[in-house]
Amino acid sequence: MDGTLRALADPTRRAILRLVHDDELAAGEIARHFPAMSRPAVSQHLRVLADAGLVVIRPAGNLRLYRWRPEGLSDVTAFLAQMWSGRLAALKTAAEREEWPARERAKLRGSGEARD
Amino acid sequence: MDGTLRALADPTRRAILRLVHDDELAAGEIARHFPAMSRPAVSQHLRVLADAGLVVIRPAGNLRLYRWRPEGLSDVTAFLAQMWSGRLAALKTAAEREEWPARERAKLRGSGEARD
DNA sequence: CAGCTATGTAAGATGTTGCTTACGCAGGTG
DNA sequence: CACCTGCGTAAGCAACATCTTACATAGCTG
Repeated sequence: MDGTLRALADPTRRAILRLVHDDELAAGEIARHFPAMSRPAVSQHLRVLADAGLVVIRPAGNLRLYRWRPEGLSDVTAFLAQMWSGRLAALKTAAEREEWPARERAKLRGSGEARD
Repeated sequence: MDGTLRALADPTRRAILRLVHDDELAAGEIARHFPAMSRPAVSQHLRVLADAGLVVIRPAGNLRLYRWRPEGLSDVTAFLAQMWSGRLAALKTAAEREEWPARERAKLRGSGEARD
């Protein structure tokens, strides 16, 4: 859980994750997508992703092929689901008990214009 | 996006987020749930959460009440959705073109026992 | 207004991250 | 076997994150 979110917190690692999302790529080929940084740096990012279970490694001859591992995201997905589901429950209870003043509920609804 | 995941990467901040998930709590009351660390430390965590848009602050007299802000998670949710949706698309294309050897597809399915 | 409470901010110590260069090693190729 | 290619690891360094203690500030309360 902790390692997963820490791994995802880095933009380079998210970019790598998108790269190996559809295709299975060799480490060097992945590194070639990041000309701004050295190849060992990318290798270290790949290690973090592998430790977090977000990618799988398949050795193929001289190469090491990386592919996205969907189950690696399961705990983050679970965390989000827990957040959202609990949220609905809280809204329901609050509405039933009418614990909040009306203007508070209105403000809460109003702030949810983006995605609620 | 970046700030959100960085904010979520810390276990203390996730705990805070769960605390203010249902109730609206004052900073001091939140800090009281973390006897192992000082009150300013919690205050700084609250700042990170607020900067990431994951909580909203409502000043009430002498207090500062914190509440979870659901929309703050929207970009993370979008990231996950993009991952999963693209994943389904990739599976579909691969299955149609039969690009992978059968044992590869079996291995992929087999590793998804946790949550797929 | 004096003083108390609740809270944020500043400064600094310490651990952690993310890079670099240099090196080691496995695996294919002549 | 000698050698090249592809990759990971080690060591070192600069930047950043996370604590601490000390201090500043806003708002009640008598």
